[in-house]
Amino acid sequence: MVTLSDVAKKANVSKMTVSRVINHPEQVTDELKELVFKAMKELNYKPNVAAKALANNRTQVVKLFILEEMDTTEPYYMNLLMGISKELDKHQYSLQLVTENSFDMGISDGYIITGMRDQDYEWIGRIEKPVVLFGENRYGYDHVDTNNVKGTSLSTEHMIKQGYEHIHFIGIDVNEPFEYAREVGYINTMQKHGRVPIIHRFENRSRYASQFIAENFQDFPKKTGFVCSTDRLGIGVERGLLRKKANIPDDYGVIGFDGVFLDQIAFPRLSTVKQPVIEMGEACAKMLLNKIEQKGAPQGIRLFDPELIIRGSTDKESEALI
Amino acid sequence: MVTLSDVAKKANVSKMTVSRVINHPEQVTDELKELVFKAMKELNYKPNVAAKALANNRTQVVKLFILEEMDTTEPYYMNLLMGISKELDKHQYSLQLVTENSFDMGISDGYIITGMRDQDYEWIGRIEKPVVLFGENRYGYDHVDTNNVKGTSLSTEHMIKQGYEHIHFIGIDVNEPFEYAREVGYINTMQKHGRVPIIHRFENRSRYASQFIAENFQDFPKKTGFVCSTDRLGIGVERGLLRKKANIPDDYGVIGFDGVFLDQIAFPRLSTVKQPVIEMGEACAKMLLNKIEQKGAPQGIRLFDPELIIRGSTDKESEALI
DNA sequence: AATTACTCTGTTACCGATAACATAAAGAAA
DNA sequence: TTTCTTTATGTTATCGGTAACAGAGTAATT
Repeated sequence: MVTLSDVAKKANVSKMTVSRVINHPEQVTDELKELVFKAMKELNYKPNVAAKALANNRTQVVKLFILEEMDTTEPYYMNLLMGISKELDKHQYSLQLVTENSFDMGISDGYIITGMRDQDYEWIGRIEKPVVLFGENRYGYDHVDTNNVKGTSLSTEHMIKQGYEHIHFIGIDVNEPFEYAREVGYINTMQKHGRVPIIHRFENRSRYASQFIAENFQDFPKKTGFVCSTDRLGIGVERGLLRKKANIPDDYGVIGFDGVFLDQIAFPRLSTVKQPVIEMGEACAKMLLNKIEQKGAPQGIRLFDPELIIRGSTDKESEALI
Repeated sequence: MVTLSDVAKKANVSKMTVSRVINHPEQVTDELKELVFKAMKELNYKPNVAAKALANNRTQVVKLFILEEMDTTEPYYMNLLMGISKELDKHQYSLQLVTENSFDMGISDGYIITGMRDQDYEWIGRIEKPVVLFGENRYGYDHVDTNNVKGTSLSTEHMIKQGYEHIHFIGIDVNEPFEYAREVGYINTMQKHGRVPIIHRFENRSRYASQFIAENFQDFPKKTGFVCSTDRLGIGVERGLLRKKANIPDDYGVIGFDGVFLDQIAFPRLSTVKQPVIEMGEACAKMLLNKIEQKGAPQGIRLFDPELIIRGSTDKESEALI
């Protein structure tokens, strides 16, 4: 295995100089840097992460807490993971996944936490290591999220533009900021257009939405659109409509939220507000690594703009294209 | 931070003795072990992973390669990850995720590889570190998989028992051992019952299966069942049938394979052959850690029995229960 | 009783990096 | 020119463990 010393020997400098080239390049003259880089390349030097960690009193490990039940855990998180992992790899960090089953604070340089509920804030506040949340929160923690208000504004505007006369919101029955934000986006847009918002809320399962639509179908005249808080609910609404042999998208429109995997499975293919989950994962990791670097300095909030994806559940043309 | 030395001091022994208690307890007398354990507990000693890794010339990192396109990457993998991660945590290992986007062999103590295709065997053969595959393979690598033959045997038997007279197989159009195994389970069971197997194959997307069913609906008399190679195809078949206003499960039955997430989204809820993916992930990790421990000694094959889950797509009673 | 073998515990050196300090060389100020 | 800074590089000690060797004590063998 190639070590710092090997590189040092080859470049005719001391270990320390090589170390400096890596960590504090500004302290080394350009000539030496040149030499060292050349030696590193020729020997294909890869730093020893364990040694680095030991010397720096670090672990080079980040823990990801997913505080949601497994069967609710949508493919969503897979994308998040890929994003986080991609960024961590770049900085020679690795990952430990923590779920409710295997709950162990363990040891790491920092934490990314997602799916947090109110009751979790208590213990999270006691963590001494840097923490970054994935998802909005009202406690002032650094976090990364989608611009949820903008998301449902986009989808509501789209429904209006598509000519749906009555537009209902199908939301999730939880007390979480992201849900409120999505409702706000809908309500504001409705009011802007002088329309009356109507909100229904269910557990985030397609079945409930489907049932609701089927059972109350008589209350939904033609030209009704449904803005949903998740794709999962969106699929349920589609199914409820199909059960009643409704015509999508001509008479009824459905748009979801998330744009991860489920929208592909739906039929008709679901229009949705797509979150850039992979990039958001990367941003989470970056934010956390910065925070570690800066000894816990606050990093603020990073909101990502979602993207409107138009498909057959709201637009006839789009479905024809497939 | 509590170190070995702290424990040693408290227990009035040398560092080495403490280290031995952890790694080679058989070399230490019971009295001393007692003392050391007590000291460790009192001080709440947590070993320093980096130091351990450095001394052992290890990384305490395992890499997971997912060699499949992201948009095919089903929630499936999330479960696999949880399983792997759970087991790794126990042994103070952490994880690095590698995908086609961020392809870097990097440094680790071993590799878990999934979604491998024929073209990958070449470079995988050149890896010097221990490797364990997730999923059957014909190259003799150690691996963990579901008993696929048994899975489709179960589902085919179930279809027969439910009284479907014609039973078709909807498979994936790939040259992979797992697909063959699933087809074999179906074919054998059909022959055992003196029936003629019929197999159709598509890319693993619900749309294709749906289209096929809708377009060839006239060829499927009542009392036809569809044994599918994945839940994704199963959902497609259901949708095709519903499009034709067919009656599920009375006239037509559908059963999938995998039992991860998608079966919940389907309507009617999809009967399926459930793989114990989380446990399989744990098994993968265990196998790899053993292999690392044993300097690469072969570990063989570990097959998991899948479980038949009966729901509304093949059984009226089950749907009523929800 | 003396020699040998065996068990158990401690000492030393080292894994590969980095921070802190020391020193040499170059430039600025007197 | 001499002295004081400043800058660039090297030396030493250290992070927290573990393997290999050393040594003390006990048991077995003659």
